[in-house]
Amino acid sequence: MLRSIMRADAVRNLAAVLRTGARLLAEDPGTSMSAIASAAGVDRTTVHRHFATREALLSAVFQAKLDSSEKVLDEARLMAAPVAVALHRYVEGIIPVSREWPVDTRIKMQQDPAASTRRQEQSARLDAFIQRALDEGHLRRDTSPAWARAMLDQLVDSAAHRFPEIDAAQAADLVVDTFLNGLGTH
Amino acid sequence: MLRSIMRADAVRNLAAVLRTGARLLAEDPGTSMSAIASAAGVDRTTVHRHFATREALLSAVFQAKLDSSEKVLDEARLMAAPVAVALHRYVEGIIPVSREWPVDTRIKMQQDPAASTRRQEQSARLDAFIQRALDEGHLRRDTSPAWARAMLDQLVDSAAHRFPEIDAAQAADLVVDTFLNGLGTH
DNA sequence: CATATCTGCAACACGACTGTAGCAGTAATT
DNA sequence: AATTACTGCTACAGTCGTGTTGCAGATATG
Repeated sequence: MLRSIMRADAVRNLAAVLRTGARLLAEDPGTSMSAIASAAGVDRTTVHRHFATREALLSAVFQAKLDSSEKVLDEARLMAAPVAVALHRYVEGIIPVSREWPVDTRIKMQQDPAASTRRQEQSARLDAFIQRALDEGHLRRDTSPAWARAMLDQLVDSAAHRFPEIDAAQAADLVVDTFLNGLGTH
Repeated sequence: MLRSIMRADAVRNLAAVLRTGARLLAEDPGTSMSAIASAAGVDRTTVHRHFATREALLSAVFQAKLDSSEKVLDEARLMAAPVAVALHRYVEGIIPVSREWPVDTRIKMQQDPAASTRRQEQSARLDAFIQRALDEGHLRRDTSPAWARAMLDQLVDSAAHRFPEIDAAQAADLVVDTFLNGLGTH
């Protein structure tokens, strides 16, 4: 999609379709192109002009999410910054991304090998960070890396979608605190 | 569905369709009746004989899950047993249920008001238990009940589906420990 | 303003899924 | 063994979503 030689209104429409699509597909993965089109305020055929097939639209939505989250991963400096700092920065950055692109990247990605490998790369970066936190003694030594990773993902998801009214900074505090300390009295 | 006057093979088929349906619908909520039928080893029309419409099948799957989880809630004695005991018993009981009926009960329940209210009732029982744990000092006083509830749900989900190889008892240990203590070093 | 680009609208073909019906054959129940 | 209940198979109609085309009108761009 060569945005540089596109007319301005076309770029607007394309962005609207992408965002609306992400929102509706998150609510119901079976949402039709017609539904997305009308919700985005354009005709169904216009959507088809930008995205030849339904799969192409899904790919574009995933790509958009992957772009955003990759930027967050870069800026968090997971392997360079102190663990506590990197963790908080990542969470604070990824929550708005998760809210803007609420689609679940786990669904139906086997169709899109390019996006699939890209997702795995990003996942590996997070896994490496968890391992680092474990090695440096920030996590209990009996913690399974996979379990810690799952917890982090789930906490981010909860904060992003079940508590949409909390701003990212506060939500990050909550997530990190719960991740490290749990909810029980000590 | 009057199981008492049904023939034995019919009961078997019905159960197979229900379980297979739950499994496939969890992977992809858009799974067709044909796909469920063939995966269950019966003809498509046979499925229609048991469940007139697609919605009816979904309802039945949800009902089955609600039946199982209600039993767990009862046996956990959430308001009578000591908090720590009730929590562990609930988690240990609900994980197999979540594995057997992996469908997400949040999806498309507005169509089924009966199941919807039943789900809300069960949800309220868990909320009350969280509140009790808070009142009795088992949770940090600054904990939001809604956040604690979300955490519990997510932990159970993770243990049930992302770690299917761990047996329910061990998984319950892990969930409760993470819920109360988090993963950080203290 | 003149041009190229984009859009909405209407129409069409195609395939997939749903839901129904009849009937012959099979399996369970007494 | 006789009866009833159940199933597979085939066929059909209806609906919905997808993807494509043509054209006239609107909008951005220079």
